[in-house]
Parts: sequence; structure tokens; C-alpha cells
Amino acid sequence: MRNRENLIPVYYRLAEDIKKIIESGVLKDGDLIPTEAQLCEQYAISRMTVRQGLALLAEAGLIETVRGKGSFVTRPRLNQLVIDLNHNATSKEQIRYTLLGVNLIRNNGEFAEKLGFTGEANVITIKRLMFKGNLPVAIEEKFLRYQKGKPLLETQLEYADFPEVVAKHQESVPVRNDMRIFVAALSAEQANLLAAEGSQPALGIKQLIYSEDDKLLGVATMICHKDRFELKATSYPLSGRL
Amino acid sequence: MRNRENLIPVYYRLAEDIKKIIESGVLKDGDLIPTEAQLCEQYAISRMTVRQGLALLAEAGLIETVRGKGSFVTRPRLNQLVIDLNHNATSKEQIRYTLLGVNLIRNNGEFAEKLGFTGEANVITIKRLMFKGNLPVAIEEKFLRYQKGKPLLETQLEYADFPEVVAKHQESVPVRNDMRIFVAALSAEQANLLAAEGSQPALGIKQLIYSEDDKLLGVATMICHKDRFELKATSYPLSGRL
DNA sequence: GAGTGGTCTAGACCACATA
DNA sequence: ATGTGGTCTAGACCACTCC
Repeated sequence: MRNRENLIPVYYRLAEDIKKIIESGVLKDGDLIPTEAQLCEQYAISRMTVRQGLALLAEAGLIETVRGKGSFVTRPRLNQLVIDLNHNATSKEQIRYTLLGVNLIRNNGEFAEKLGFTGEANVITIKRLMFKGNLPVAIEEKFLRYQKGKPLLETQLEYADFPEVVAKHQESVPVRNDMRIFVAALSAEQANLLAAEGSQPALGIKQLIYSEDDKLLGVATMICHKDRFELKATSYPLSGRL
Repeated sequence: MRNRENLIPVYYRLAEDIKKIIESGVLKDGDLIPTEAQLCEQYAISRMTVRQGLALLAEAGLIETVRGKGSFVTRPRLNQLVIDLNHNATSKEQIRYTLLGVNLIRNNGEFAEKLGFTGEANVITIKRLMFKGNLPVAIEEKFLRYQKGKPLLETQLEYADFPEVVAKHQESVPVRNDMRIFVAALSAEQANLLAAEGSQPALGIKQLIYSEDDKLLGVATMICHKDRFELKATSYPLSGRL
């Protein structure tokens, strides 16, 4: 049953066929698609191959399969949106950074505690300014536990994204990133750095990086010029493979 | 080879085992995990079962498989964060809405054009106020093409999320939701509705809903009180099944 | 040529839902 | 009791990578 003239796998064709039927509106939210046995017959393929196709559709959020009942059409989860920080940072215009400072805050339990680092007194801070072209657009501040014998390389400071920096400097493996997005006021110093009026607000982004055992590994904050930066999110990436 | 005493499938156990090895740091970013043949032997299971387990890990972003080479450990994509609008709206405190108005803007091409609705002159607008407890937190405005014979039910206006409202009122199936997040200024009217000072900024969220053929189906904007609303996103949901 | 993952088969038994 | 999806087998051939 393997395709010859066309190189795409059978299970992929099946998934695309059903996807088109759903997106054309013939099958609506809640409808049952043909059973696996029926699809085996229709396409003259074995059941595992059918299931591979349905798995694609389920992953894309187009169907939901229920044991003993069948596979139901579901509206794609458009209320789940993905923010891709890499893409947000590298769109269109040239991005560059200037390093404002790297510090090791030693034996300051209060400082560490305030950030959320429990049982740790030594914290590395990294501060840099992000530019689009020649305009300053955001102030980044990063905080991570100081780990002896794991030096931070300058290239990591300049270019790497934050989870990568954390991964490189920690023994623990970062597995979760929680983000808050909010409106922030600019301090005089921040306004100066961003070449903005002191009275204007900014977009604030705070990231918390955790390990599997929920230990806080790193904190990152971005204060973004309100007219030069905006976050984009989209529902699309999830079904990108179909 | 099916498990007896414990009910969880073999492929799932395999995936969990490898996940633990990765998260413990024994296998690092870029390392090869055992080949499928080796895993077949180790677990004394068939290859399709091994592949089902590896598929779980790949979906969670913990490994990447390359044909002819093997499966490599990858750091989880912590730079891809998911905003769950349903969850953001239904966390902790009681959320309720008051409907401020529903209008049908007829034969106003300029109005439709400005929103991005091409070739359409009739637009439905829905405006409502969101409360947490007794505090107004956000003003929602929604715009969608008017479709004859597809009435909007009041229950839909009050409770449903926007993509659902669009799906119910349109022939076309909504398949993509693009979102922008930004800092907005409050108009006098908006400040009044939110019981806020007129000079203060707000968090703005704009959603654009598209069909498969990239036709704009709906637009939603939220203007959120800066101290009473914040967006949360997390990297975790993707690997939630493991 | 040897080793790897990608696709596919033709069965089997099981758990669950429905009537 | 029947029909559904969930798990699993023991093979097979293919495409690709690397030596």
C-alpha cells in the first residue's frame, strides 16, 4: 500500500484528507469521523497506519478520540496561543545588545530571598540593553544562582536566550518557564536608558525558570518601550506539521 | 509483554524512564539516547511499542529523532510559552460580565475596512465589561462579519470565548488566532468604565481570527486595568501528558 | 555495507461504551 | 453482545547516514 509516484506517506494523506473535510465545514464540532475500521477499508491500509494518521489530527487539536465511542471533531483550541520568544526577538529588524553589567551579589540573603532563590546567598545579575536598529527597545535583567565551577562565557551573555544561559550555568536541568506580562512604570534610570519620557509606561515581562523539582533556577525581567516593542502570539504553530 | 500488576502501558513507562534520565542530567543536550533496537532488547518489547514511547518524548520536546542517525536529547523549548485564555479568565476569583451593547453596523465600508474586513460592509460589534468580584478589570470589544441567517444567541454573547462565538456565527471555520499584546492609553470613557484614573495606562490585547484561506473572520480587543489584570504564560502544558 | 530511523502489515487481546 | 478505540507483536521493506 506504500505510495510510489508521490513521496508522502499514506497516513499523512489520510490526515490531510480528513483535515480538509473538517476545515471545509462538512464535519462540524462534535461530529464523529469514520471509525478506524472504516478508514482501513476505505484506504485499504492496516489499522496501525490509520491510527498514525489520526494521531496527527489529534496532536493538531482537530479531533479527539474516545475509547469505546469514536473520534470526534473538535474546534482547534484557538484560546491557546504560543509566544515564541526567539521569533519575537529576531523578526524583521536587526536586533543587537549592549551589555550594561554583570555582577556577583555575594552573601546577600535578603536580595536572593526577594528574587525567590531560597537557601542561596550568591546571585549573578546580568543587565543588558536591546536595540532594534539604533533605537533602544528594552532593558533586560537576568538573575541566576551562582554555581561554583560553572563560569559564564561572554558569548553566552551576549547572544544566548535565557533558558539556555540557565542550562549552561546550572547543574539542574530547566524544565519550566512561567511568564507574567504586565504594565510597568519606568524609573528615571530606565527612561533614560530607553531614551523615553519618564512619565510613560512600559511593557513588563517576567520569566521564572524552574527545575523538575520546582526549584527556582533563574529570573528574567524585560522592561520594553511601549511604542517599540510588542509581543506576538499565535495559535498556529501547534498544527504546523499538517 | 503487557503489564499486569500496574495499569500503565509499557510505552509510557519507557518514555517516563528516559524522561527521568534526561531531567536528572545524565543525558545532556545533544546526547544520543539508545537506538530503537537497543530499547527493544532492554525492555523486551517490539519496535512499534518503542517508537510509540519515543513519539511521546518527541512531542514533549525532550528528544529529536533523525533518520539514519538516532534520537538526540534536546533542551525543552522553554522559549515557546503558551497563553491559555480560558485559564487566565477563570483563575481563582469569580469572573462575571456585563453586556454594554450589541450593534449591527450596516453598509459602512470604511468601518469594516479599518478593522480588516475586506469586501464586507456589515459588521456586528459586541462590547462588554469584565469583572473580578466587584471590580471592573477589562473592556472587551468584539467585531465580526454579519452573516445572514446565523443569529447570535444571548448565551453566546455572555459566556462563550471569542473563537467559539466566531465559529457559531460564521460559515467559515476559524483555524488561526493571532494576538498582539501592547501598552494602551485609556480614553476618558474607558477610564470611567474601569473606574481608573484617566492618565493611567492599560494592558491591550488584540486578537485576529482567520479561516484556512486567511480571510479575517473576527477581531477582539481587550483593554485591561493595569493593576487588576495580567497575562500568564507557561512552557509546561506541552509536556503535560508525560 | 552496516546501522539507523520511517513506514507499513495482518493479525491479536484488552478496556470501555452502548444497547 | 457488539462495536469502538488502546495496546502490542513479529515481522518486512525502505531511505538515509556514515564508514
